[in-house]
Amino acid sequence: MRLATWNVNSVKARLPRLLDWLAGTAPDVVCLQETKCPDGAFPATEVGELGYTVASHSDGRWNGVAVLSRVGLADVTVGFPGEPGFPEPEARAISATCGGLRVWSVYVPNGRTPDDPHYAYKLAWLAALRDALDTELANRAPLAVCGDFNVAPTDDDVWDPALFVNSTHVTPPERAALAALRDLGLSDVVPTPMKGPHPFTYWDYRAGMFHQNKGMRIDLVYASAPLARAVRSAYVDREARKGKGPSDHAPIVVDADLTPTVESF
DNA sequence: ATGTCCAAAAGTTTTGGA
Repeated sequence: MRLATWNVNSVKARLPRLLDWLAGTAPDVVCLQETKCPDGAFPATEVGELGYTVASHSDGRWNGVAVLSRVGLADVTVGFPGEPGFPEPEARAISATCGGLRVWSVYVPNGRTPDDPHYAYKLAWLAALRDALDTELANRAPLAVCGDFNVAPTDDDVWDPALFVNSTHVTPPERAALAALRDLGLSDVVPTPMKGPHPFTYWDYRAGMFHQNKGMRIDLVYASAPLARAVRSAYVDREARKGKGPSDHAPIVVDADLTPTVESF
């Protein structure tokens, strides 16, 4: 099983690159975030030609998440029980069962600044996600929660921690919210960087940040125990951040040998 | 230059969000 997650920053703007990347990387299951396409506008035909079935959740101009699978796509759930809104629930979570793996694609609210109402929304959203996953994990199936969490788990996950004092993405409450997810039994599948010591997944478009490797690790794969035991390797595909017209995020690719672990449960 | 990119409103430019 090859599982991937990628914040594409508009699936429409990224479509040529997405199709090339799917053909070259050949993931079995892909979680996408920030698809930014209106309901019904997901390019399902184009990805379908590469063998993928799509489940997408959209609310128009912003947000938007999707799951692509070529190993089956069943029991699709849009959002989750108790999901907070701003003020209405947004298109930030979708889950599906793909080839025996339960997969969640999540796009956690940004938070903007710690004194902004969006920050309280972010924390409430993460707390509600924790509760929903607690219920879902009770069935002990292999599960992956993939996406843009908009939180850097440690100071090593930002290029210069000193610059992030009083900023979102690194505050203790945000990191505690991630720890609460791990306390459910989810493991952080830390990918290998292709270059440098830090597996950054996001680099701002501005000021040559990618070129200088001034990035952040805010895209995460959280794996339940049966999946974590099956993981063989994981990497950040920084090649996908290069060249003309990239997303500001790079994909994470995880290879797992799921079958024996599934049978052990 | 708070530096870029995206989508949408109303357009050949501005705005909000990240």
